[in-house]
Amino acid sequence: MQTPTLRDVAEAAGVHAATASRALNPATRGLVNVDTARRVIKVADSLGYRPNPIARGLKTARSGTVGVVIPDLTNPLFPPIARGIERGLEAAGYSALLVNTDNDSGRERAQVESLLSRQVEGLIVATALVEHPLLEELHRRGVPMVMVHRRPDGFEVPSILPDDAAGVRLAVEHLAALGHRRIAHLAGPTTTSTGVVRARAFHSAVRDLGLDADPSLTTTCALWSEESGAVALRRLLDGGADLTAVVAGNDLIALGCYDVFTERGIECPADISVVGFNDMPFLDKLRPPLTTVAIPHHEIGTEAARLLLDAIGDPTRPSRSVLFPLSLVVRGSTAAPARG
Amino acid sequence: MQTPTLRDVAEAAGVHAATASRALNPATRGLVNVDTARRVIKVADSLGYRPNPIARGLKTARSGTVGVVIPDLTNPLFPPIARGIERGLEAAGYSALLVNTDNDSGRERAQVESLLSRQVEGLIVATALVEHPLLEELHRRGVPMVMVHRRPDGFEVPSILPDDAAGVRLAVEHLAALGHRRIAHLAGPTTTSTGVVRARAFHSAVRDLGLDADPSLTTTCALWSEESGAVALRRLLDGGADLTAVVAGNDLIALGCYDVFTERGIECPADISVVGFNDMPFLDKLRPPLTTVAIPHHEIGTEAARLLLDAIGDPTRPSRSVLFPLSLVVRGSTAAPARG
DNA sequence: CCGGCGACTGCAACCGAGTGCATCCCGGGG
DNA sequence: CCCCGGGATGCACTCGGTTGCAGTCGCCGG
Repeated sequence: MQTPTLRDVAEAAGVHAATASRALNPATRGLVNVDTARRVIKVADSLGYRPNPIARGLKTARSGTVGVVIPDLTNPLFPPIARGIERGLEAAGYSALLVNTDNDSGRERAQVESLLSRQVEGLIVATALVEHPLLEELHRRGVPMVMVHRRPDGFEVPSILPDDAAGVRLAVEHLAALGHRRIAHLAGPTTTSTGVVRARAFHSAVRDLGLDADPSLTTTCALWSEESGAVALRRLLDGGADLTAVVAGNDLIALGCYDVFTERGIECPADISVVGFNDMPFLDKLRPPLTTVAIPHHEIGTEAARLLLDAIGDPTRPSRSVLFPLSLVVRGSTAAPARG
Repeated sequence: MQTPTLRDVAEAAGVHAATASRALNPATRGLVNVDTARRVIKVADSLGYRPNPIARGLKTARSGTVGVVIPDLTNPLFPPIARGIERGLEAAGYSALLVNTDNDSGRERAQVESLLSRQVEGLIVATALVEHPLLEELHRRGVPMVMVHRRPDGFEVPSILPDDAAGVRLAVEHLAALGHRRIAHLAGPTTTSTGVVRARAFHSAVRDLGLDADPSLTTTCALWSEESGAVALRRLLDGGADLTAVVAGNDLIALGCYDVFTERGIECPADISVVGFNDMPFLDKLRPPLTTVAIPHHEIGTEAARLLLDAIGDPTRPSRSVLFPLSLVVRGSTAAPARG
């Protein structure tokens, strides 16, 4: 026999399907006699009964799934978040439907439609793109959602993001403690909120700590990539910038610095120290291992799941956002400057 | 109004719901008058009608989703496969439900049950674990499935896996062409099929090319990890093995070699060349960049999707397995040996 | 002894789409 | 002129569970 249905259970227990349904559902179990309920439950799992979520969903308009929209699963940032989300959902019996958008807004729209038509009850969106339109529309349609790593502007959505500003400050403080005074910043693209926030945090940290706040020590990368990082550092160096340390917008940009170091025979950390951001995997395998700011991706994921479940449970609940503390992972790419 | 239903469309088009259903479904469209069909279709998309897959699934027992079982999404091997799978599915209108098992067979069982209860039509299993029982049971239950990166023994399931033997041969040939004759192999654990296959391939390649087939040049790692790799290489070196190159069971093991090189002041590639396996991300950032065998993960994913769709379409079709050709990515960790 | 209340349980109508079968209508052939 | 055939469409039931409502029964108080 195929998987038994509710009616099979009911029949085997000698009750009506409706009663069996109520007995099996903890929320309605109170409506049926304790003994009957017990009997039904026993029969149910002796038969190996598993309720069919499809059928249940048809009536209740609930599917037990949420959609997770990710720009690029191969970006090492996202898998830990995805796992965190799964973990956060599973306790509530929900599961996650993951989709990739490849940062293409057409694909994103299509994927989201597909999720919605599959009756996901909510969305966790981890996009870096600055495209409001789709998100805003979904928000208006009343689709419960949570944003990860990005706060939408213009409308209220619960979001959960790393405390980038505090992270940058940790990096700068670390370098300052080592004795660095002329610290450069290779900022991420200004088209991303992260890039802007980190750059701003860098400047105020430098100012607060009384370090040399020389505008010629800052430049912006066109992309979050190694090439852009290398280009940016070359630009600084060729401009004659006098620096002993670099705070990179993220790890990839820091990796670009490594390329320039090799190119020009610069020793790291002896000549220049570098701090990255994100703590990608395998950073400890580099020569030298990269000091970086670690983001608790997994926790961010579980928290996102929690927020979404809350929003699904009570759509009127005011949107609440969470800022996650970061930590500095000190490795071999930072040391005291060689010269004063 | 919420998303329109089939009945809304039917009413708006002035026909019965059944007719609308037939008109909208390409397979049954021939049963209805061409003009009626056209009209229904026009009304449907002017209303923005999207069939509800839940309802459809209830009747047809088809959900348009397949389950993808992955041991660990944070292992960089899997995300590209997952993307490939999604790509392969989307053309057919299917989507993927991803789950992590964390290599825990209890979790795996629970996750698979959850997938099954969500009416997935098939499973793509990318597990390294050697636990037949669950898989065999599913196979008996007639659940369509495809295995990735592993061939089950004992029963017939379509599987799709990289041609490890050919990959190892490429590596050995590359080293031989550079002039190496005493090549070591740090094999992966013998508990994994991959470990065994690669080791066997290594030996036959060495023999076929007439290189020094010294058994003291081979050893086995306890795990697929850097630590195990380092331990293994130390064992070889301490045993006085005379070698000029290493073929590592995978990239992590190769990374372990790097640690030993630093430890003992060995220059790579001047003193010893190393070849990895898998082409993990960011290998090109290492010092020196690691030469490795690349696996076309994405293609493997799309192919897995295709096989599964085939199996779903025709469950009686004999199981067919695919071996994927690999390629060698030559970087800086291999060079001609310093001495003969 | 009867009315009534409350605890259980059964009935039946859904949810939204798919589908076997009956029906209807129209044209053509006998 | 009638009947037959077949294309087009509608009816009604089904998938598996949920749920409002109604009915049953036992028990208590008046």
